Amino acid sequence: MAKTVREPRQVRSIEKKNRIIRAGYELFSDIGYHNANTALIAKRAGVSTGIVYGYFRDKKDILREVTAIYMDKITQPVFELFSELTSPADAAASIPAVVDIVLKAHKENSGIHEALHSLTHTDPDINAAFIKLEDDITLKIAARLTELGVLNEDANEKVHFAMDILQSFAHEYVYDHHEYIDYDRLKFLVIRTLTALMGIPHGKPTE
Amino acid sequence: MAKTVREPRQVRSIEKKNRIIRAGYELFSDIGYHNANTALIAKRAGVSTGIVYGYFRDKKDILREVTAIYMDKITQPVFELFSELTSPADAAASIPAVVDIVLKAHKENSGIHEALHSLTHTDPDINAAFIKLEDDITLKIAARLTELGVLNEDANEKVHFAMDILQSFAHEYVYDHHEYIDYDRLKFLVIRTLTALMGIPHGKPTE
Amino acid sequence: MAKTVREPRQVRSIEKKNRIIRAGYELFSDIGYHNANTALIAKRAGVSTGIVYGYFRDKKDILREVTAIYMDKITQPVFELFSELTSPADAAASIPAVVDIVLKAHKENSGIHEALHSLTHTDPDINAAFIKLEDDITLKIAARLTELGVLNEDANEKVHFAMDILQSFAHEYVYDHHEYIDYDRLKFLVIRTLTALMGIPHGKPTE
Amino acid sequence: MAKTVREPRQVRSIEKKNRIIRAGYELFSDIGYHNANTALIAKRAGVSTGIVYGYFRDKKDILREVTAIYMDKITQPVFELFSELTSPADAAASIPAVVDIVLKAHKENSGIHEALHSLTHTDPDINAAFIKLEDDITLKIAARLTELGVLNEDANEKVHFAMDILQSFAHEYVYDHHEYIDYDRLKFLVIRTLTALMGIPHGKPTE
DNA sequence: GATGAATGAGTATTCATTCAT
DNA sequence: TATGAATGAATACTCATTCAT
Repeated sequence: MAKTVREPRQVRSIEKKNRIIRAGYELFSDIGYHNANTALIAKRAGVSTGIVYGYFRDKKDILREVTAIYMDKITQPVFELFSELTSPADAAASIPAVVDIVLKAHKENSGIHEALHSLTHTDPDINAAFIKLEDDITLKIAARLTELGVLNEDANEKVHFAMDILQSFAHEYVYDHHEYIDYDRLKFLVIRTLTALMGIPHGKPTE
Repeated sequence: MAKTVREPRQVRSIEKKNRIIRAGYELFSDIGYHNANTALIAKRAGVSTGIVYGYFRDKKDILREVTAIYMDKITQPVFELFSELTSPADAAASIPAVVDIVLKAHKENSGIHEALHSLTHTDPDINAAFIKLEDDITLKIAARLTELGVLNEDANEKVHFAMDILQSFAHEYVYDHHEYIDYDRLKFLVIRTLTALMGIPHGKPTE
Repeated sequence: MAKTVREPRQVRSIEKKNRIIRAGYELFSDIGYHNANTALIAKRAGVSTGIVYGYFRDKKDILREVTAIYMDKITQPVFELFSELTSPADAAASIPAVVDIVLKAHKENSGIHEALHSLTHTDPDINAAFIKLEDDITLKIAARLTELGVLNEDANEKVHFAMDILQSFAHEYVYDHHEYIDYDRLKFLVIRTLTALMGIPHGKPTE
Repeated sequence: MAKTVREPRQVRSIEKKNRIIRAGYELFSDIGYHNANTALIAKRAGVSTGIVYGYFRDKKDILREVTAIYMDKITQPVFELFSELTSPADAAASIPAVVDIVLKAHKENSGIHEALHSLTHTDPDINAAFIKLEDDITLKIAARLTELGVLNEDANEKVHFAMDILQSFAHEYVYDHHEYIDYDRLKFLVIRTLTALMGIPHGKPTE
């Protein structure tokens, strides 16, 4: 007898499933995946512990859905901004805005980001989700910037690299705090670097 | 009634303590800290479970020593390279070598790196160790490059940023694999960017 | 994240909680608190080890409830008898009955008494419970006997002393067995002494 | 191969064995039998953990010797006092002194007394030792008082009862502290009661 | 005799998952 | 569908005792 997980069609059921996902999101954010036990999730969602297994195969299944939501929250604002660009000049001018958007997204989702990121090593699913996230962002934006004529060579590599830089900076900005760093200066360097990156021509470093 | 942990002085004892650390290192690398239980560590080290607590206060204590070793493995080769530089030209020319060194260190310690990094969120000690690691690297290298006349302004910010870029790239290179990325091209971009970063003058991006 | 302990409202749950308490009572009686492990308690109660922690915070919590029950078993019959007294003559005549009641209570609860008593030294909670037990008995009975006009001076001291004597005798009677002692004679001495004690006037021994 | 426990004949060995016993005595007094582990005992005695098992079969064996010493400390002063009595008047007058001696012995050995007493339930050996202690005291003193003409009937019962009363009072005095008790008054009652006890004639309480 | 490192059985507690109602 | 009581496997740590040196 294969275990059956209800696919809720009733409105009330869908609402209940969402409550569980939201509870998971909040708890994972606050105390991390391992410290958030299913009883706690059910309680916060206002449902019984048993019914959780009516909507989700197991605890990891909740994590999967939470991850999907997180991924959306992160990508949407960036995609939105890029879809509004209409010229190469626009693109160049928008870099500071992109930096701010990414920074904001990190600040608002720092808890869940950390929780998910820390599972990357032990959980192949989560790892795959993060890789897919990067794929989506990179390919979409690279295509858009190529379309706009901003990039013509190494577009994927440049966008991917830019994304790495931004993530790294955002992480630094939100979590770590080194006293000897002037974060405004660092932000300036990031913007300069990203700007330059978009214009680096093809060639070997020794050239 | 303070718990006493043997500080091994005998050669055989030191050897045994090291076996336990090595077993911890390997297990944490392979399956992560949480999945590696003390019985497993003892078994892999070829000792009894009891004696583990003769050398370590608790499981976390093993982690601490493993972390220390990891930190050393990561920093030593970089410090070595920088201590050998004698001129600004040297420094510029050494960037590809630095990239290779960091890449190599990541490749060789990928498992433990991930295991430790994933504890950063939940474990303040490990988090502090990572922050300290970054502090050490940044300040030492920034001082060295200032001394050599390579950098004169925003030295800490530039070096810290460069370090972030390198880590990010190494991580990408070792763990993720995006089919659409040409990693040689990406490496070229990284080197170019680092080279440029060392020469960015003070100023605002809007200037 | 306060640990939650079910407060059972369902009849079946209450019954189950009581089964666990009873199992604890019996096991502590038979083999003492330290030798009675939670698995054994669960097994004797016919439940899983896990559910024990659904009803009790920890092992000590079971002990607490067992102690409370023991205290009740000991005090109730004594209080009952004293509440039925109506005259000083009644009180004097009831002394043999009191002795028999205390003896009976000790016989029936000898195991748990010893188990609990042996924890008095190392466990402040249990110690406090025993002290409170003595307080309750002494103060209530002293008040009653004063009210009846049996005692008018040093009431607390006399009652407390009487209680000590009775406990001591009951202990002797139940646990120890010295061949050279005629326990009927000893019982006679105890009764005589208690009777006299109730009539000792104020004064110094040298008077 | 029967396990061999060395019976030390050398002066140095005897001295070492005594150091272990003393260490056990102190530790059992301070933190109780169960909290005093063999490593701690060896450390305090200034010997290795291994050699402890050269002189004692097991941990309980140390306890046995510690108990013997305790028994001596308790009985000696009482025996001494009684051996000095020469007349019935002497005996009557000495009651306050006996009370003080017992009180003093309890005060000075309260730690070990509690530690040993709490083992009475779970450890038959200790229990037997306590019973034997009572036997010795009762029989010796009863014989002496009969010899002196102080007691002629129910001597064993009377002395045993007196001993119980004294122990009970000493325990009360040293460990418990009830605010509502005037301990000087209680002491007076004890002395009065003991004095009376020595003179109670044979008979039934109903007579 | 003496050392102290090594052994390994023993135990309270948690929590994802199931199931009787 | 829903409940929440029940399950039981899993795990860090202690300590009396042994044994190689």
